[in-house]
Amino acid sequence: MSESKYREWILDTIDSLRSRKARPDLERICRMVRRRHGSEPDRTCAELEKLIQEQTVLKVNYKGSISYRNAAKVQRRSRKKDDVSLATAARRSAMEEASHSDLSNGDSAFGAVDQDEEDLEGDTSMAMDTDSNPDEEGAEESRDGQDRPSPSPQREGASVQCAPIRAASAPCSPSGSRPGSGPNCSAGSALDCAASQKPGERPNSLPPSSPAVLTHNEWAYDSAVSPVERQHPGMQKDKVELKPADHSGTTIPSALTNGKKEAESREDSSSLSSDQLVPDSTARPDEVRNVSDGRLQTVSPPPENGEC
DNA sequence: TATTGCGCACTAG
DNA sequence: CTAGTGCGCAATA
Repeated sequence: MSESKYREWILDTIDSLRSRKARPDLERICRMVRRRHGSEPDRTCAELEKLIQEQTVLKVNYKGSISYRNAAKVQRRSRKKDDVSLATAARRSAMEEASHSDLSNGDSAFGAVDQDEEDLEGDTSMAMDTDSNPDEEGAEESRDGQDRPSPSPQREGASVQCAPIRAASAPCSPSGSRPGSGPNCSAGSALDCAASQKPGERPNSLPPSSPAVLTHNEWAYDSAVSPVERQHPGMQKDKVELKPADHSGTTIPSALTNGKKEAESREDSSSLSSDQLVPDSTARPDEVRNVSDGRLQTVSPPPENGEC
């Protein structure tokens, strides 16, 4: 129930910001949601992450900064394919389930959007890399040092993410506009951390070969895929905590990035996000199982008990 | 003060 | 060329 509300709010907020010609970044979104609906930035952040995973909201790197887009509106002009119906169908089911189950409320908005979202979902990945730019590297350099400390917490998935991110909140960032409110700080930090972290990782391990891919990789992929893998706090927790640098610096970039990159390059192009998981699974057999099963439920399974 | 509105430049197609 | 995006400033509550 709350989820649908948040979805609506966030989507609406993004839309508003876009109308204002303001960058729909996490900070603004959280701020506006709180202003208008009184929800905690923290919570908003969590919900937003969730939406990203569901691909209801797209996270993109634009000009070196993170932006959020309404999947229903994003770049349909560049590519609209009918074949999406195929790949879309699968995701669509998931979406509908998620939406309907929660949306008993009757989000008419969603009903309408739902159709569009299908297409976008497939394109989602593309949208990101399209926007991504090499600039980030430059921008990120400054924060690179700071982000490092909070390597893994990034997006443990909507479910757990709150805690980890919060912890990392110390180095807050460039925007640093956090007023100093308790809750605010958490959210702000989270935002910044999330934002800063991704870019930070890239340059480290990844050569300028394909910044776009990387960007998209980290987010689009992480959002969609990683969460699934990482979803298991118990399993990954150890590695993550023990060797954060390792996983971020080596595991992802070397193995996942490369492998996925290629796969996604062609497969993704076809808007087969489902397939994306396959290649990924190769790297992590264990997770494969989860992915396969959970794929449809990607949305729901994440134990986002709403704890955050 | 924070939030909103909008001109303008920029980029991708 | 069009369409989308976001900075930066000014206007507003």
